[in-house]
Amino acid sequence: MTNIRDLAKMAGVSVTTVSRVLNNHPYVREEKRNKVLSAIKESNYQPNINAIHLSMGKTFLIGVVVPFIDHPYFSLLIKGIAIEALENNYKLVLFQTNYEVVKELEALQMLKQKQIDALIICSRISEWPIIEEYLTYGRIVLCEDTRGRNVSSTFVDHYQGFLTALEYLYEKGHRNIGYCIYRNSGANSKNRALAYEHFIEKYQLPYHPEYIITQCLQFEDGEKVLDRVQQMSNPPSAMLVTSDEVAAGIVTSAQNRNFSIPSDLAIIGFNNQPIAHMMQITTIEIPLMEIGRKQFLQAMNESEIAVYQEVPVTLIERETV
Amino acid sequence: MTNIRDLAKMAGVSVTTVSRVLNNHPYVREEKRNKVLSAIKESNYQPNINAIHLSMGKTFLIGVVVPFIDHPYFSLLIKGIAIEALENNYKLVLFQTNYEVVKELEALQMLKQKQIDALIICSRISEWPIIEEYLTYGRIVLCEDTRGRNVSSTFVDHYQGFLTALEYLYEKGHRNIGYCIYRNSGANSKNRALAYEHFIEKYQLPYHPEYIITQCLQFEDGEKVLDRVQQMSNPPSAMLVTSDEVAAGIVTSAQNRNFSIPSDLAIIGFNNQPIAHMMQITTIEIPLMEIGRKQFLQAMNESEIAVYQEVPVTLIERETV
DNA sequence: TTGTATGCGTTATCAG
DNA sequence: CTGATAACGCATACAA
Repeated sequence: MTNIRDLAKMAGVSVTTVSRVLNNHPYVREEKRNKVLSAIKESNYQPNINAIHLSMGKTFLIGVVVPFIDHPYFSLLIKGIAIEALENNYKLVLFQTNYEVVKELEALQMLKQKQIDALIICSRISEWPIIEEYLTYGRIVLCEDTRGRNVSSTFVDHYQGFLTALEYLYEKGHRNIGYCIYRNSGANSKNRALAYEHFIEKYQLPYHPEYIITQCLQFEDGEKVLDRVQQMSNPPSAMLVTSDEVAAGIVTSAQNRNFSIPSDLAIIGFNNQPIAHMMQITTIEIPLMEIGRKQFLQAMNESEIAVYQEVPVTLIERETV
Repeated sequence: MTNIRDLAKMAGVSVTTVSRVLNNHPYVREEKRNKVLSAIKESNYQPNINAIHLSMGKTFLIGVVVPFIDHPYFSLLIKGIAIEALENNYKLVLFQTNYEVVKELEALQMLKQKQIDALIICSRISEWPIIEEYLTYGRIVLCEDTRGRNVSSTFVDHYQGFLTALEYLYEKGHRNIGYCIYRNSGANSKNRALAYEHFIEKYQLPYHPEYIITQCLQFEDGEKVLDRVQQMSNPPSAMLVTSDEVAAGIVTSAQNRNFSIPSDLAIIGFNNQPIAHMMQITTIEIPLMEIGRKQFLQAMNESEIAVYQEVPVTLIERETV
């Protein structure tokens, strides 16, 4: 493999000059530039990435932390990040945490060791002090509202999203509304819970703790939800379901057991995944790919001050309400 | 950041010795080894990956080519690869091709430029001569039967898988059997087509070209399939559906239009994804995560001779036949 | 506008 | 067993 030293010899210039034309720096006489250019062509030169990385002190690697790589929600996010990364000559390092803190720490550790230039955490588990400690080692981008903290983020206004959905259901006459979610400890989940509380308070509705069902992540969890609902003596008439996957599972399960959606139970999904369109599930659209792209761009941003990007959500009316 | 030179000074030894203990090389007096070890602890030393990469001439990066990052089939494969990669200190570079040859060439190009150490192509588009040309630059691992060629692969016996499914349907009395698939140009698709032909020949069944429906990839494509089937004057009584996603779409669509599965149309899906379990879809199980892991291990294998790993498939009887 | 010299942090060679 | 020292390939401060 030829290197810049070889090129320099071939073109009769110094390595510096070669480096300059390679990186489009100014101050190179056109004539020499051309000589270098043709030497590059002739030799089929390929720069050595590792050398560049060492010299620049950067890895051009970006870490991406997700709980589950193969969940549609996160794979869409990853897709957005990957597209933007490739365009910017960055590569991805995928971390799947299964929501185990240690796994997230491994990623953080890699940031500290400069094994990655930045870290995108799509669903945070660690406490804030931990995140802030590692912030000194490199950029971290989150997927939740971080305003007030010096961490960039692209996030959805989950409070507003939830409220929109709840109000919509209220308008449609629903008074017993529940929701299912994966975990209730995350920042986004807390915003949703808050919206739910405020909503209940606003309309003076009774609070049924059993209306909140956790651990709902995948299609097959829909069945579990329906089990629970059917066992209740006073079941909700409507539910927000924080993933279209789960919503689809509920709809499917319902069909299997002659339970009618929306008359027995109205449903609003989240994300507007293809499956929601297909099954005519009313949903709150979240532009995941776009969020992924934005997150990557934020991770690249060299500036010291954090940037907060809020992306809007939209209610898409279909047939499950 | 302290480096090995600093460590050397702290421990009162040479950098070579430090390097030796760092890499567990023999021939280091226990006493010196301990000194180095404690220097490492004391300084919170973290090796510089870029320097290691440059020095070793390796990137510890592995490319993964998939047509669609967010398709369950490929995201499961990716998951398997990612898990094994992380365990071996390798990072992933994801390439999404959308089945465009240029995109695959970009990945191949990165192999040539030594920007990645190896490349796993989960669904090949380029012709063999191209692949073989790039093989000289680094290891390439495929996901199709490559026996007879000097390329490692982990693959499913799609011929047998298809045949198993077809024979099962035949036993159940079906004589008009079709199938849907994404593209018919891939190596795996060709094996499936071959099995189909042999099956038809064996039982002297009529060949209906319209029974073969292509471009079926996602959940929502199930609807299209059903449209087509319902428009046929002489529709098939059963179909193989090469992705549980699509099969699920068909089942869902069928429910929407009072079309009965399996009495109007029997269905066998592929992969045994969670959705198949949930919707009680009879399917051919393909252990995707395991395939991903095996692929990674093959990509690591330094040996010159190719390794071929065939993974078995299993028919899982459920309720769509 | 150009070139020299140095640094980046390791690993590997080879002489002791 | 140990340690100089030379790669590895590139970027860049500084000098000219």
